[in-house]
Amino acid sequence: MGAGRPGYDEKLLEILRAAAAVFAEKGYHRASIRDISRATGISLSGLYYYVRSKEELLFLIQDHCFGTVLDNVERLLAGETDPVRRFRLFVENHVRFFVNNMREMKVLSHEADSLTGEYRRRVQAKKKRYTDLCMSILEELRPPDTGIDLRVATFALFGMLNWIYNWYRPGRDVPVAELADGFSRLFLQGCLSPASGVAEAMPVEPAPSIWRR
Amino acid sequence: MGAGRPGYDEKLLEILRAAAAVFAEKGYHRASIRDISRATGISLSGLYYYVRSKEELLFLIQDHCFGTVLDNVERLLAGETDPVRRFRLFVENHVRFFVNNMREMKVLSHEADSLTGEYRRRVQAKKKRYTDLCMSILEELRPPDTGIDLRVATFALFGMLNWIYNWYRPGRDVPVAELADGFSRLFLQGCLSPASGVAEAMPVEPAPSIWRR
Amino acid sequence: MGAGRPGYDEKLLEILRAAAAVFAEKGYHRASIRDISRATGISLSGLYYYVRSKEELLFLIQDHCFGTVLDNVERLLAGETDPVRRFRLFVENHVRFFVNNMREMKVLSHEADSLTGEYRRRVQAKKKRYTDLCMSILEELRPPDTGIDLRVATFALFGMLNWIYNWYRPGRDVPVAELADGFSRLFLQGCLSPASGVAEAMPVEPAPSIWRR
Amino acid sequence: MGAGRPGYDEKLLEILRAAAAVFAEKGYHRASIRDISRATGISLSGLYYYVRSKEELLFLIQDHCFGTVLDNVERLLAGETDPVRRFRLFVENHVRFFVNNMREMKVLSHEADSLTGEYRRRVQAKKKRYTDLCMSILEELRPPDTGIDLRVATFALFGMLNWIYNWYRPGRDVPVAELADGFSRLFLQGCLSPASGVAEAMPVEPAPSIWRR
DNA sequence: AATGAATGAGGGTTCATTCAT
DNA sequence: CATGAATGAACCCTCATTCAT
Repeated sequence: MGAGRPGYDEKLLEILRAAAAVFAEKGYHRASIRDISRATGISLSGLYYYVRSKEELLFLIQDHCFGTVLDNVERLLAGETDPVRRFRLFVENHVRFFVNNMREMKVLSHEADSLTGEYRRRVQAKKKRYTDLCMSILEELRPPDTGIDLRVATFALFGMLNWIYNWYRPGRDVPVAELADGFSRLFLQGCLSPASGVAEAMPVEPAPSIWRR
Repeated sequence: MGAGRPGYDEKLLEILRAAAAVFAEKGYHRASIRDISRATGISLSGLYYYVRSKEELLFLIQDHCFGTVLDNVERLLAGETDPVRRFRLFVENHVRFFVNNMREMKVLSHEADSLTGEYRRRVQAKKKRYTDLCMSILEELRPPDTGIDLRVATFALFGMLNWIYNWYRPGRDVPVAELADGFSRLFLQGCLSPASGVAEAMPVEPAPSIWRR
Repeated sequence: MGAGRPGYDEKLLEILRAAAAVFAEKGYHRASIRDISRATGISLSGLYYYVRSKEELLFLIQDHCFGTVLDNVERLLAGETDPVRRFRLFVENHVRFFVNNMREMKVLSHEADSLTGEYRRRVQAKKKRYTDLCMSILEELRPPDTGIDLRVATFALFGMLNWIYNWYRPGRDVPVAELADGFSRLFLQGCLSPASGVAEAMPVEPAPSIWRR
Repeated sequence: MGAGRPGYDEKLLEILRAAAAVFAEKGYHRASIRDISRATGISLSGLYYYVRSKEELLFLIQDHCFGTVLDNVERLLAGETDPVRRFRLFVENHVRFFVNNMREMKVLSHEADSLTGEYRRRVQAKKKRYTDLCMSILEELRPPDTGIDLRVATFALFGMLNWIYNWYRPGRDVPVAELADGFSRLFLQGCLSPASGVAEAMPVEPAPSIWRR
């Protein structure tokens, strides 16, 4: 409560922030607790006062990220009923958080499988809630005759959005607003435009293993 | 090509295949050379006859994957000049390889940053060639007034395509042809349809850090 | 002795009791001060108000145990001069304390070597006093011609008595009185009976190392 | 088979021997793998080529010890049917092994509870076989009217025998043959002599907790 | 062409202990 | 009196890699 010394929670948040940066930089498994000790200035064993294990560190980051994104999108969508506007809000919330917290979001996307047991279950529950929300928005949106599978459309959208950390460089690429705008228009037009003859099917060959001789 | 005993190259390919499976399963850093030794039946030290280091193993996999995909797409596009058909061929080649070699492609997508030095440079060169090819196809395709940034569009497409390994389950989801078709139509219509008023901009708020209190 | 709040000494005794239980359960070295903190409900650092170190904790337990047993046996033997009765009293005191304080006595027997320096010296001094007392009792008792070495007899007795914690389960095995009685008779008859021819020596072979091939 | 370089098994035995010495000296939990590395001259990680874990090291020692003692006593008793001679052989085998392998036997006695899971189960199985054998020998031996409980007698014997490592110093104490002889006579006479009036019961007081004030 | 044996470096984690408050 | 926060040292163990054979 005091403005002065940081409390337990503030210190934990600081650790999580630093850990997220380290995990984003080197990947969860390559990162060592010693790296995080260095990044925070807290001694190796001191970290264990705040956190039970390295895995809990990852869990807390992922849980906090998903929690924030979920809370925010649910607050944003609260009064809105127009499907298109709901879609726009969803995309913009996602993109904004991604760009403003790229390191954390990279950890979220990249280390989805690095958790185990109860930790994994809890994060996946939040992830499912988020995915279901997205799918329900798309469902209201979609005209019945587009011929694009809902699941395919949903994950196409997530793919677009989550790939950001692989290429987007703030300052050099288009600003966030434009990015969200671009994604939204691309996806909306892609789903809502009448199917043009321009995209008729082409023969798909067998596609052998990469390792064939 | 050899008749009787498998030659050096065949054995190497076998190792790469097994290693790709192990890397896909556990991730590059968590996987140990011992895991690969177990998976191949070759002794720990025996592997070093075929491969200089664990990193070279990853390099060979990524290089081989990119090489194959690149070779194939270049062969496919060889005679084709129609922009839309070129686009379709590109997407279909990518999707087919992804679905038919999901483990390897996961390693390709997921462990992009795990290589260092010369290895990294060589893989990134191939990756750039592939990205440039895709961008040039999109450039021919794009009508000038869509208002979607080319780089954004390109990576939106790659995001859609590369995210596959995170959700697609062969047998349970739509078949490959339909998948490629869905992606193509979504993207083409998204880029080529006249900008509808449906997607006008919305105010984007500042989006604070995930860690704010 | 104080009425209301428990005093320093009472709290210390409580700590020692809890610590003895923990040490008996997990062994001195495997037990952690945190275990004792948990067992007492006193905070980790709070324990250090009562005790200088983990080793002092062990020392206090051992010293208190030996002190009590010694005091008691000396009080019991005070007026008694008959050798056999003195022996019986010694054994019964020992057995009773063992069975009624098995956890503590296990720590006493098992962690004899875990103390160092001054702590060790002080406990060993008490142990020697106790051993000497036992030996002197046996000496008065022993008929000169039995042919059993006094030191051997003494430690045979201690072995019998101290091994209790390895097998005795109160409630399931014979009651304490019977236990003490059994030990006493076994040992007394063993020492005092005229040597029967029944136990003539047998050839003892060299007995090589366990590890020979 | 070759006389020259030591094979895998010989090296393992050497490690076990050294580890037994270290465990006997410092106790299992206080001993570190580094201590064993130092004692053997094998690098820390090198030890893990021979042994899966520190616990396996303890298991192998205990299993080997019990195995050897069991094998030997069973071979010794093979042709013998006279109860008294069987008893003598049992005691002598036990004592001889104890004195000739004091370090190992101390580990056997002292670290009985340090194993867990399957390791523990397997050692306890051998221990039970050994205890049962002893008990069956005593049963044949015991005259029906002595009034000493069989279980008490058995563990009194084991106590005497297993306590050796706490006091016996080869060279300074009586030689092994005499030691075994002393134990045998003490126990045999103790069990077989007619109950003398000398050891009539005495009142056993309640014996409060060590910690009472 | 292949392996058994070995190692240095580093991994995550626990520990007894301290000290300002 | 009692504690929350912090630490250095040590723990067991795994790793990629080497080298004589």
